[in-house]
Amino acid sequence: MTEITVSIKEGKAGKFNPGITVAEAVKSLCSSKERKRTLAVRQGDGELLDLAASVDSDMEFSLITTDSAEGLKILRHSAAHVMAQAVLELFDKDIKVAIGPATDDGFYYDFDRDEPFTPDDFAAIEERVKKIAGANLPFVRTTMSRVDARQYFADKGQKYKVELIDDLEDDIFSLYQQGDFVDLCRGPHIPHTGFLRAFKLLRIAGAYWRGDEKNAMLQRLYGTAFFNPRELKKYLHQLEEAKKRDHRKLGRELELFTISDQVGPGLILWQPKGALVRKLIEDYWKEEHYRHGYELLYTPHIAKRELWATSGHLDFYVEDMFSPMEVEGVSYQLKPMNCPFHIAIYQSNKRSYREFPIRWCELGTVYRFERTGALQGLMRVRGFTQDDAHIFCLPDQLEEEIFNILDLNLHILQTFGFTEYDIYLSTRPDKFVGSEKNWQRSTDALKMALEKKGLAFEIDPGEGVFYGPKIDIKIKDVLGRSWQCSTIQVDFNLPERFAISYTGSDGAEHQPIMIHRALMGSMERFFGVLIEHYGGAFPLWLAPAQARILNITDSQLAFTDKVYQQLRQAGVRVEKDVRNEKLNFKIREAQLAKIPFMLIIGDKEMEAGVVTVRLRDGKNLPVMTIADFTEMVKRESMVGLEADF
RNA sequence: GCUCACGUAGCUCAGCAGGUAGAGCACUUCCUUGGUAAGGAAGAGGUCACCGGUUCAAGUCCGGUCGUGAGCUCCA
Repeated sequence: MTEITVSIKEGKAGKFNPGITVAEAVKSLCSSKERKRTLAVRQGDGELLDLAASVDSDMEFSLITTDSAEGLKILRHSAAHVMAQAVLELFDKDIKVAIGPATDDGFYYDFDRDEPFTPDDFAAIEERVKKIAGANLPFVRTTMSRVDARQYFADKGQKYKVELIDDLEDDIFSLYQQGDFVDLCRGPHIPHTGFLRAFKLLRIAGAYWRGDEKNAMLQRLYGTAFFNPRELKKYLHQLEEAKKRDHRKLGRELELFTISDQVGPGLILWQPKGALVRKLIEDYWKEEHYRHGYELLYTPHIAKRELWATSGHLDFYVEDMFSPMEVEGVSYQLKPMNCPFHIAIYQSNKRSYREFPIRWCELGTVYRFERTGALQGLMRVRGFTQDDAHIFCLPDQLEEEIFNILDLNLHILQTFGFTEYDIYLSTRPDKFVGSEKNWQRSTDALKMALEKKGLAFEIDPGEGVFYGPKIDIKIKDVLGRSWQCSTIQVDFNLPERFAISYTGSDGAEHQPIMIHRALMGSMERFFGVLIEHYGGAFPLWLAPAQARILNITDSQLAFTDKVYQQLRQAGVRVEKDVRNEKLNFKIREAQLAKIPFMLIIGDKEMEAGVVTVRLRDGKNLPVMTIADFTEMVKRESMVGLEADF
């Protein structure tokens, strides 16, 4: 028998007899510490192997260990299997199982069972999972031919598995078994269930089989797993922290916005404090756009239905639009987008190539009929204000304009403290308008601009809008959750439909290219993200109240009022709390309101004509005069400055 | 829209073998004028989301509607 060489990337190599298992090779080549942490290996060509796999020819591999992201994913995938085993054992071994993959922060498994799972079942399932984990059951891999595998699952009544097999191209299928539970699965898996030392069922939800709403609704159980209980605890703690930052909770507590049943779902009422923050954001936004060569527009909320027919919205977007209304026998409809209005303004004059690029922006409020189940706080609403803009340009200006947009986009996002993004370039969908040549040209322009800007991005095939390709930027908040706000879309549909043109240098009429873009996305969603990002403690430049004056007793009332007036005059956003309450109580309330500065005024301050400044983290600044305080607020509330207060 | 859960004072929640509602905070009034995260007392506030059914009797059981949440689908 010829020996084979097995080597570990960046490690030792050795000669073995063919048929040796990965586990044996690892045992021989690695320290016992390494061996204990190893779950699976990655072959030179990228394929993953279980420890139990046999090695028949020369191979180089790298270890996948419990401290890697990949290792965690394997654990969670295995946890899904264990959970399925537990569910079948506990309830009914004939429950049909669908799929059970790992996700970014855990895993799920979909079940088809007539009776609904209830949260009360969680404890029992968790206990059974623990029991299975404690039994150290090995994950055993076997393979079957297509025919055998199909027959095997058909015999067990597992119709979803049969469907999966029918849809896959493979000739050989692998099955994994632990205990009595057998699942169709590519693997790899943890060597045995004992690795599953920290497991938690998180929630239950419905999910369509294969994500298609025409299919059966299955019951999806979500859970998460870690290699040790400490990490699980940390994760659960993070979930708690995220809950505390929930914009719906903070929005209520800080009186930023409210949603009223009698007004309607998905319609946002901005309370004074939220409205003030919005105003600050909008002022900043307008200034930046002015600086970057944009002109501001205002357009109405409704338009004749005919306009939406011309624009194509009635063909492609009706389901997202509110129903039409009759006005003097003419049908009007609420706008779901601003673009047709901007085009109408374009058409108000004859245009020349010399005007290009035309950059028009608008904080335009649109209404979209979102399905009830999709609504969520500020993140998903039915009426929202987009920070919209449309750029009309020449074909050879396209790339530069996109580059400029990206530039402005990142600049604005950075101002709010967002420095990490996930960027996607979405290409032509199945249903599309325009020529393939145009699609190709604009997709290339988007790509070039991204590359020139040095931005890493992923291609999202087929996810473009029907009228053109787009760039989506998802921002990550402090907790690492991502939210889609920015979108940049090239459009050759609308210029065509409205037959807009410009006179070129050749004296002939040509069609301009149009770019749609929103940077913050919508004021509502962006505000929601901001609230969660800052945990409600807005930086000084955005804080609805920058300071609150707290007097100690009534004897300082006159002085307090004088300070209040003086600061207001100087443009400091200040409020006063002169209620007959103890200082402790007032401080507590100001702190909970997350106000950056508390100005404490007692007899000492009154006599010296100064204020004591307390920060929202509990620290005190040195006593200062009103003028000094004003000066400090001005200095520290520069746009985009995240002060340390 | 679909699945599951939930819907009690402005807010957070308790109530339950079905007998016609309770706490804390907030609010109002009074006492207290107190230096760095809750001083005290009294009062007011609810057709228990809405509609219908079962029952001698429903916040409590059943059905429907509306709304909210977690997801699915979809998206700024």
